[in-house]
Amino acid sequence: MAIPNPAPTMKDVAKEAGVALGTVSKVINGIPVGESYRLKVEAAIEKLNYRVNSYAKGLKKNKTFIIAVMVPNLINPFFCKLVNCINRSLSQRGYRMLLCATDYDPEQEQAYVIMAEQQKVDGIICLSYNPNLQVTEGLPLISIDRYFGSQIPCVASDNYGGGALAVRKLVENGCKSLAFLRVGSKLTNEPNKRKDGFINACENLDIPYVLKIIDDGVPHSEFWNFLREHLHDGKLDFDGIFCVTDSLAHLTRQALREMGLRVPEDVQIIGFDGIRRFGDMEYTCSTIVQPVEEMAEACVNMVLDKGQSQVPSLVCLPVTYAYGGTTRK
Amino acid sequence: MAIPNPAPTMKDVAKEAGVALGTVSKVINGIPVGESYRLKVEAAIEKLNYRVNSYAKGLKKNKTFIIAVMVPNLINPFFCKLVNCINRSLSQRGYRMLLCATDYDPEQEQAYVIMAEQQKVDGIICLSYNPNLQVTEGLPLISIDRYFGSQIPCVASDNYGGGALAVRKLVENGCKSLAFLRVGSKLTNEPNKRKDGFINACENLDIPYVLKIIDDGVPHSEFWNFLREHLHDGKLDFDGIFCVTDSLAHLTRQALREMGLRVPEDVQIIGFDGIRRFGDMEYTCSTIVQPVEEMAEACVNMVLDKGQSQVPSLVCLPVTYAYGGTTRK
DNA sequence: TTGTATGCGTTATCAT
DNA sequence: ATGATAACGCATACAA
Repeated sequence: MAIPNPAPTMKDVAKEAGVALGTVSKVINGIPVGESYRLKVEAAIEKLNYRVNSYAKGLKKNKTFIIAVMVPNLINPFFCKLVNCINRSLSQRGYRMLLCATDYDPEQEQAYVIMAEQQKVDGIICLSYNPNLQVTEGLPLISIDRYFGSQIPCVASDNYGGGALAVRKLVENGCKSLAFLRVGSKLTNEPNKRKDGFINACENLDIPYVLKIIDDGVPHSEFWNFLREHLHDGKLDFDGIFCVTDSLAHLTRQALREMGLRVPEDVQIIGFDGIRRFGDMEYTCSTIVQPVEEMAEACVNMVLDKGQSQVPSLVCLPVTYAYGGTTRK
Repeated sequence: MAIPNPAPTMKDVAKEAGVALGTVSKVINGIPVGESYRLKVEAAIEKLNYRVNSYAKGLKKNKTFIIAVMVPNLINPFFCKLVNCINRSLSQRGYRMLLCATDYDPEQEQAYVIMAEQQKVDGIICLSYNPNLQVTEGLPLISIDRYFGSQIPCVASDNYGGGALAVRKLVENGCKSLAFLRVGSKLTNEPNKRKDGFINACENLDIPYVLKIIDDGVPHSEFWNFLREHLHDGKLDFDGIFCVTDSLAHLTRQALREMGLRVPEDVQIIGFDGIRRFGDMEYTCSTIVQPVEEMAEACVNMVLDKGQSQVPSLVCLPVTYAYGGTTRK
């Protein structure tokens, strides 16, 4: 034989079983056929180790059971957890996942969308930093954390509520004065509402606060400078810090430690995301936990439903507080 | 119109451009055609926003540019980093990745292989815990960390050398007596060689050692018991510990801390994997770093090459030592 | 209930 | 160089 292993086709199965092509197709798709026929076909499938060619099927049915999932990378533990949960949800529904890591590059994001269109995936779930992503109408697309407009459903956690919750927890634990620390994209995305929730809660509770926001690319030493400016006689001007992510909280904690300040005795810190050590151990800091599993479920439900039923344009899911050693409780 | 958005086909493009179907195909595939034709076709493609249907193409060419990647989950940071690197390598070569998370379940692993066969992927890269995985011959498969036999190439880091390196580093840092701690699968996989390397180095250097190995499912309190047994008058019988993973090193460090022992002053610890905080910050402990990027490259090269050239049956890549706070240096 | 024929969107082989 | 046409493997409407 010249060709080593020409994968068997339905035609081969039909010949092997001594039945017609259509009959094989029916057996495979669970359409009732005569018992004796079914057995013969099943035996032939087993014998030849036949596998449906999903490309021929996809071509025919215009449905592929594949969803493209786009995230910046699989280094950040939050993205990992998100992808892990999305994968599970898709898997439970018989869907598969085409993974796209964009490295925060708008060009790559756009290229992946085009790829997904060619690939004829059944939908896209994306966490994009490209403010003007072009997508063909008709291809279901769900966005995470970024609102593109009423036509593109967005799933996010309750960032605003989370910001406020952090303030409440810090105040409950005795803080009298707070700081807000943020680093990252200045795109108007959902996570930026963490700041708004923070400010609103501080003002409602009559708590003095200070904000420090640095953009991407600025060195983290900026935070050190900020902290040092607010350090007088070995004491900070504030006794509680809300960091916009857990990783920033981690950096802040290290900086404070080097400055001789104790966490949580002198300063308390609350982060955001709910990252655990090694993915599933203790929280890395006291934190506002994003409901990742629920977010994944929501994305998957919506991307599969889209086109059938009307879907909301923004879904915000509730966050919770978790103790992780950087607060008094 | 009843149908909302019937994606344009090559036929539509041909009609729009006023040329024949074959000409369009040639333009798309970069086969030379007359300049004026090419321009007309390109204009039509642009106008209709035409995208090649990869299913029709895959059906025709029997090649899909998709590789299935199978790992237990995307919670464990090591798996995440691995998938991240594999994705990048594939992407650079114009391939896409179908992600399969198996949750350590042999049945799911087998199901995913069958799925991959149907999907007509061009190959599989898998980190499997199923000792007797069935794969159709002819479908290129590369295994990570687990040797299935000479027919299935396996990529791993130099686990044996890593175990020995850990011993050398501990001894260089003044350790006189060592312990080896392991938890996990008792399958005969590559990572189990870490123990062999450890033992061999200890015997070569004439260092006394003790082993503690617990299997999956046994509660971690077993380690506590082990450590307590070896604690006499506030001192351990050994002053250096090699843990088989960084996460185990983390647990051990916590346990020692609660027992009033200082790391690294009283006991030094070296882990394995090279996990960093939040994916890209400091190492979580002093550790033997796996060359994840090189492993990913090797897998991708081999899975794409397979069938063309002869590939080795086992590739071991060199590990390095990194300081991470749990050793004196 | 079973078999036959047509078409899905491409590529490739052939005349032109 | 360009255009018509036959496959690729499957599902399905239709005929038997």
